[in-house]
Amino acid sequence: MCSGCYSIAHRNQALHNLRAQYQGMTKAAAVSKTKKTTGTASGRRKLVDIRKDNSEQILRVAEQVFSERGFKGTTISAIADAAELPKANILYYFKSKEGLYKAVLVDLLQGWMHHMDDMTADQHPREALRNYIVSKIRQSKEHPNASRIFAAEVLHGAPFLREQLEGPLKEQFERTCGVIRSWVAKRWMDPVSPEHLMFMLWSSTQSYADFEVQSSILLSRDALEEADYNEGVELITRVVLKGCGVSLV
Amino acid sequence: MCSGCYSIAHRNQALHNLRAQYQGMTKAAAVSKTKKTTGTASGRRKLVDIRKDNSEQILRVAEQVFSERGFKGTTISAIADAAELPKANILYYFKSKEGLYKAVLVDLLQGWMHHMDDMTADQHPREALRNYIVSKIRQSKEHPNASRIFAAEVLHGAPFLREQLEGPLKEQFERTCGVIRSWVAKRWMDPVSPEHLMFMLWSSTQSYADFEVQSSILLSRDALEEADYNEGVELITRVVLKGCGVSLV
DNA sequence: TCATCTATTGACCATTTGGTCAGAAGGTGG
DNA sequence: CCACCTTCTGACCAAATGGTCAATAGATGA
Repeated sequence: MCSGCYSIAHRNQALHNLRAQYQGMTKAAAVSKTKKTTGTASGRRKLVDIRKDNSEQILRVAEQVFSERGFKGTTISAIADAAELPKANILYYFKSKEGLYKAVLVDLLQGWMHHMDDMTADQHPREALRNYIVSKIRQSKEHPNASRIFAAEVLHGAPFLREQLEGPLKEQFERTCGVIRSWVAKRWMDPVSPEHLMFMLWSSTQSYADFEVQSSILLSRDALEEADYNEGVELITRVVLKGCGVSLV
Repeated sequence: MCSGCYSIAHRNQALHNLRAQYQGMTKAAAVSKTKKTTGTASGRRKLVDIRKDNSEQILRVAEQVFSERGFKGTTISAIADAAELPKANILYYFKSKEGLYKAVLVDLLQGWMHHMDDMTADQHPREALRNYIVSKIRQSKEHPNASRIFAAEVLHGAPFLREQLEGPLKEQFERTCGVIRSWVAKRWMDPVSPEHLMFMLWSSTQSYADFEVQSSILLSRDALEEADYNEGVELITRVVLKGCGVSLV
């Protein structure tokens, strides 16, 4: 299984280049940005730092606002206000609203696909599935906005993400399905459909981010709490492992 | 368990009244609309029919457009074009874009909550859960747009649906959790968290509507096919029943 | 038929919003 | 210190859009 082409480092580089194309930056800046110059200068700030800091600040704020209001519902002014920068400055760093949105998408897709390759054929599904569920729920808890933007994007036909889904994600998906199939072949689990099992894992774990509002209302909370996520992990792990006939030794 | 107040008939009436308040209609029309006058007159169309037909036409089209583009992304013009009516006419029937959206929401919430009360304490979870999963997946297949609008609404904090979630849905949810708890008490299934089991059922079945684009790409299809939904039912039913320790006799 | 109510619609408007631009301010390297 | 980048920003603008309105056409019921 050639997974070399999908090493984190390699993927990061690809995503970085992709992102650069959505940002408005000079060639010099595009180059210097790859240097890891994270100095928090106090007096005279370096141009390199200014660009880095502001870009990241804008991306952070944009993720928040996009997740709350969706692409169309988000105004550049809203992002500008939240980032405490003038609107024109946002458009100086990112050529357009669409460019900013795509940059946010590319950033978060990285996190979204991150844990799938942790499942390998040599692991026992007991640990592999458990770890995957834990990772996904943790991500729902710690990066709910990323999950929500992703969900909204897919919900509306993935106009900006189609390519990514058809390429990298699909390949990773098929690799992971292969892993599951190998577990089945080894009689480590029942012969279930790997594809639909993945759908079930994704949806049930992501719902703790995407539908948090609904869940917390139904559980009579202001927001989901640590214990709720743990119960989610517990329930999903139990049902999936036992339901797939994975020995719980 | 007093479920009388939640009979379909009663709930329909409540939803009908709620919907009337979002529409622009005269008192006379509001009354006459309750009469079931579905005549497809050929010569001189009755006012009652005109209003009914146009309202329903607009709601149907609006559901489609809202699901594709979201609330903010939808323009009244787009709905007007799709419904082949002038924009001003849409606003004659529904006072505002928000009013139309709420009317669509109220309509679809009905379908969304519909099947939960089919699970009762006297049934065995084997049949009850299986039927519920079948119903939910069928709904994902036959009314994907309703599901997507609902998902997008919750995703963005349920600004228009909060009340409905806190009221009717929550009560129904708690009733259903009670049913599951009674199954556990009878040793018909393992002691799992009813709340989180419901979350799992909802998310895994709804994903066949909400994430259809993603699923179909990953399955190398243009769109999900009959067989895919069936495999989904099969996988979810199997995993949930076995995973909850429900005897499959 | 006629007075009255309802339905239809083109023209219009105020606001919002994504995006541009010129010029000022600040950093860089020699 | 200077010539040259890069960054910053207020002022603008054109297009899109939700919503209004007055006038016309059609339906109703006595």
